[in-house]
Amino acid sequence: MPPLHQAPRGTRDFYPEDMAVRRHIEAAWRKASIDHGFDEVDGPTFEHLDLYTVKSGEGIVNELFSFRRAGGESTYALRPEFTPTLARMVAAKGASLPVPTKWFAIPSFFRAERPQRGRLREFFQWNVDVVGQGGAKADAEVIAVAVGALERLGLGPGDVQVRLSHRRAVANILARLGIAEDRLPAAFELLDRRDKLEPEAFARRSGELGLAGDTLARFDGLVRATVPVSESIEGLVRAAAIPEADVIDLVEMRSALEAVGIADWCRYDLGIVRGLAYYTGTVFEIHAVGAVERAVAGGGRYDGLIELFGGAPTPACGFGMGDVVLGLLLEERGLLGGADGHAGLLPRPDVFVIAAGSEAAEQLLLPLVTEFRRAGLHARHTYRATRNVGKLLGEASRSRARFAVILGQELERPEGPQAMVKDLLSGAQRPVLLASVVKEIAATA
RNA sequence: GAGACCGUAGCUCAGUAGGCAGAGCACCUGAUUGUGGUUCAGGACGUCGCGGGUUCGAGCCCCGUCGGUCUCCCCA
Repeated sequence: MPPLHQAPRGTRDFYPEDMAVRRHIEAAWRKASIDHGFDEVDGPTFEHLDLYTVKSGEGIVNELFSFRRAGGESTYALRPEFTPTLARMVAAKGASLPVPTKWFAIPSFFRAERPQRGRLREFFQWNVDVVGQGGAKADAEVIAVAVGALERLGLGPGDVQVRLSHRRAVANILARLGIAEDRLPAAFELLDRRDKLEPEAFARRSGELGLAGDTLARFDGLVRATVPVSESIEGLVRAAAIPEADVIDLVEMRSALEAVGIADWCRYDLGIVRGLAYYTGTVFEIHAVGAVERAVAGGGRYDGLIELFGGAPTPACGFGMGDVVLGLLLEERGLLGGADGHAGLLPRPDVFVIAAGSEAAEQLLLPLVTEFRRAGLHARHTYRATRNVGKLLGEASRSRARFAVILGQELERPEGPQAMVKDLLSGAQRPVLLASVVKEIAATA
């Protein structure tokens, strides 16, 4: 026998129950997107390699699966993210797109990283973007879609939290504290690593940026404090002697978030900056409350990016949410199926048809199943030939079907052939004329 | 890319000093000639991740390799 093959490192096989989980998550993403007025798009699974070096530089190449066709000239890469494709698609359509353009996608992505918890080499990620529209309302709209999907999956403000900040507000504060403009990127990077650094290391690196003494204390206090959006961010910055005007963008976000009813999911957190250089305004991450897990989602405003890919200057805002971390969170909270486990997410048959032994019953089995299917019902049947109705009903029960239809003795009734219809929830059963079984079950199921 | 731990039945795992590879659950059959998750009896189930080495003998020790988990790097 040839040896068994293994799936490549960091990839997953989706057996039926895994697939049911994946579809469950995707369905929530898709439903939330569509309800919020977004249209679904997709692009190729691989792109020209240089599409990815435009934004991220040559360093990105090590993180990609790239390849060249045998004998070919072009180098391609499996897509590691959607934004370059989106920017390319937007730039290609130019001014013919509506304003705003609201798109979402649920593609698979590939990254040549070492897999670890919450992080694989192939994964699915929901991307939602509003293109062509600036302002706090668009930012809040994008966050509301993310929250809508999480809510649909059974999570609440007690489970997950949107941590919200704003690049411009943080830049204003940093400038106010005396950080030179050319040091801003380094300051953002330091902020992003805040939680990973020891306090001493954080203080030392802050010092390298020109912060010391009282200024450092103000900086430290600001980036470590978080405030519910419903409370006063103005108070927080005033306490650090920062003019309220510096954080006007965050103040505007409050009313936008309140208007779409998700303010109670959100906290201001000035330590959230996102590592990426291209964010220009609102930035946010969604985290499980009290978990050390990596972010469930992250995104923000990137007004310069479409232009970077050759389009007209276009404001845009979006986020990505991966299936891996989200799946871990839902699993941990018991939100992936009830008592049946993941099997609870599989489609339930409307009817399970069994033939109890006789030749006549077996002859009728497939035609009846076919009739059920033509009526639009999810019908399954036994493949076994036995008179043991107990076994067959056990099979019907394990299939989680709503009804069992037994073809057997009742076919011989003088008033005409009948089937026994059993309600598998209540256990009640009654004979029904064979000719009207499909109609009756279709009316109930 | 660097380091640590792990890999035994479909699943969860035990396996002592190197000496016949085990348990529970799940599965199949029967008790039960037509009534479902219970009970009882029986049954099937293994390249011990893979390859090599040491040994009279390896699930166990050694080397390598593949995969998983975790930390670092990175995180679009």
